[in-house]
Amino acid sequence: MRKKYTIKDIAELAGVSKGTVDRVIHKRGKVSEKAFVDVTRILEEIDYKPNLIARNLKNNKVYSICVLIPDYHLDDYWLSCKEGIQSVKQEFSAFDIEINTLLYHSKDVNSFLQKSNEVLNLKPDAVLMVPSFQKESETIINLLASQDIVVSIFNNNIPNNKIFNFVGQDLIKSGRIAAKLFDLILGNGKVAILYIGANFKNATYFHEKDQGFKEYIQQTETALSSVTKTFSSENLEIELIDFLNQHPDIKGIFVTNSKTYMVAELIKKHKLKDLKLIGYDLLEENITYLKNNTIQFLIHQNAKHQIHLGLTNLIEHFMFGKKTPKRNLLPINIINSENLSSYTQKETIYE
Amino acid sequence: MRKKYTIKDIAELAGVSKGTVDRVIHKRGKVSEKAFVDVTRILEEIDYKPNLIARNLKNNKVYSICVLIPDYHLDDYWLSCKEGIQSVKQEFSAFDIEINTLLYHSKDVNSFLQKSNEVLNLKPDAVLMVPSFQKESETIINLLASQDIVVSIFNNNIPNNKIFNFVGQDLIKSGRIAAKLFDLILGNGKVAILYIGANFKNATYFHEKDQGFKEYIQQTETALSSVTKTFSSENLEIELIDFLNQHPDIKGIFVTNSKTYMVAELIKKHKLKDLKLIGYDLLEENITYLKNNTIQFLIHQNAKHQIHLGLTNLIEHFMFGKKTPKRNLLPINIINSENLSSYTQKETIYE
DNA sequence: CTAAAAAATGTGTTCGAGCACTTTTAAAAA
DNA sequence: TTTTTAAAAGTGCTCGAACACATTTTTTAG
Repeated sequence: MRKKYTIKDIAELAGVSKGTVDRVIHKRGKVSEKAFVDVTRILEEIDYKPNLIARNLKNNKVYSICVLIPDYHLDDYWLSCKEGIQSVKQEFSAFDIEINTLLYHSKDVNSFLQKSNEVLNLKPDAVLMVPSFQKESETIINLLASQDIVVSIFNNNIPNNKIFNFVGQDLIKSGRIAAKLFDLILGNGKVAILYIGANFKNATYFHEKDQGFKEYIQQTETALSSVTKTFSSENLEIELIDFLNQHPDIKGIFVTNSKTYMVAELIKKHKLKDLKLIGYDLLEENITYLKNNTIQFLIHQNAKHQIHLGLTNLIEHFMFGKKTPKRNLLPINIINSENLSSYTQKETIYE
Repeated sequence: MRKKYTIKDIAELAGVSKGTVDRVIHKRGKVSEKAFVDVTRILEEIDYKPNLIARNLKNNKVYSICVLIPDYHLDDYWLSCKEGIQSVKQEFSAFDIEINTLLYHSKDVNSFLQKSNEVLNLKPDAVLMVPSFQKESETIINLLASQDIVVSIFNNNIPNNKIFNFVGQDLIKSGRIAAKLFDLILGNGKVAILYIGANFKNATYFHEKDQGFKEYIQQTETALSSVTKTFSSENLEIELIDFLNQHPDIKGIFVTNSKTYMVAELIKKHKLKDLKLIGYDLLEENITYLKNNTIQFLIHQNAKHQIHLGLTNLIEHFMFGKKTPKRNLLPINIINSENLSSYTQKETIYE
């Protein structure tokens, strides 16, 4: 049985007091060179790991974390974040953690700035945010960092070396995966890559997925081809039907965000039977169309998992001094009607 | 800021001493009815959660866990378990956890029984095992339970109410998923459901996956059909080629275990170009054939994740008294050449 | 009504790390 | 050599829960 060494053990081994060991460990100085060398040698020899439980017992501070994300009342995609936060709260309910959630309007820069300011006023120990607006996010992140507030981001990445941790998916790969799936189920033919929503220039994810899709076509021997198009959600029906009429060779549609159900609805309505559809995220509406085979595959971005990991990374950093990677790239889950339930079922079959 | 109540706080609120509060919390008796009611009311009112850190500091016992699994030197499928154990050890290196791994020969009952006895002699606090042999496993589980050793299992389930926790996948669903994938990429035609190895009667997973596949065919309007066949690994080449010659209408092969690469090898060798292949697990050899498109999909059983979750469930139960579900059914991951890397990459890009 | 027994309640120590504080030792100045 | 000062080392308290043990209160028996 491997013995667990304590500071006291080390002190005895080195023939000094635990105070000296403590000073060596924390490099507080006021230690003779001999003592420093002796203690350091022993620390290395036994591979000393401090008892994090005892350490944390002493530092019994309430850690506060702010979560800054798009309002999930306005876009169902963010709804799963609510669950994610809830499950983290539950998981760490026995610890002194305080999580405040602030919601901004994902299309409104001013709302984002306003909520960011609220975060600043709350002076939390850490912030986990979705940096929807690149430029403004950078400003906020720098401001937070200057106040020694740890900042993590998730969902989409922005380059900034002050960011503690990023959780998300590789979106170029994500696009490639969609292409591969079309390749497998179509074999050949044209696929329309769609963006649905307002202001596609802000939606960096769209460009990356589009790029990934095309990359696959170029780099493999596939007989697939693609055409990229953006639509507003308001006029989708007229514009899309018109577009499809102009491109009768389109055999598949790749919707680059969670609005996939809007296209599925039209496929059903206009009886476009031979159109294969692949999109994103397990929204209720998407799931319905997945189950009735209007959608062939959904790619699961798992916002719940993302926010969960982002939060646990922060908490375990504060509570246990655990090392955290700069980036967590999550697996890209392929979902069809059959493995869907294995992702959505609750894990809580206690007895 | 939500205040964290301690036993001392509760004692003051109830007008008793912390000893009395302690007796109420742990139902140690020797408390007057009045005190019991008062303290219980306050505990409920403030939703008292004990500080697990402090609790664990006191109970500074080294918890020992035995892992009893098939020898990963003999079957690559179990290799990822080694990594899983390693990562748990790393994750909890600052805590007093001792994990002993015992490997048995997965085809040899006597080896299983022998190693089980070794586990009994080690008198651990808990055991996490793969119950390869149903009857013998039951005996061992009962024996362990009678000595107050907590037993969890993973990979395959066996019915026994003494089991603390099971981690695995729903194998019937797993078979359905394979059927769905063939449905999407083939549209119609016959699929051969294969078992490769010795003694398929012991391999309950095979029957469940087979059942799931057939269930899908029956319950949906698919034009797929299936034929089930078992092979020994030794004579696979002769027998399989012979079998395929007898069934020229077979357009897909579903290998129900990680031996998928053996079929892929034959497909390559005999240039059976139009045969679609779906199998299990991310072994090196399978990955090679997935990347060169001989295998269309792999279903990821994620033994590493399974053993990881099984172990953390046990540890967090012991260390933090965390509630654990009776069953953890893990998501069934669909892997193709494109999303593969998102599952296999290491999460350790520290900076 | 008192003594003994039983029940109820209170007190104080432990766990390991961290840090403030005190004491000891060594070096420098008088 | 003695005094002063700084450096080095040691001591002891804290965190919250758990539990052994001590003390007080209540009940029961004589």
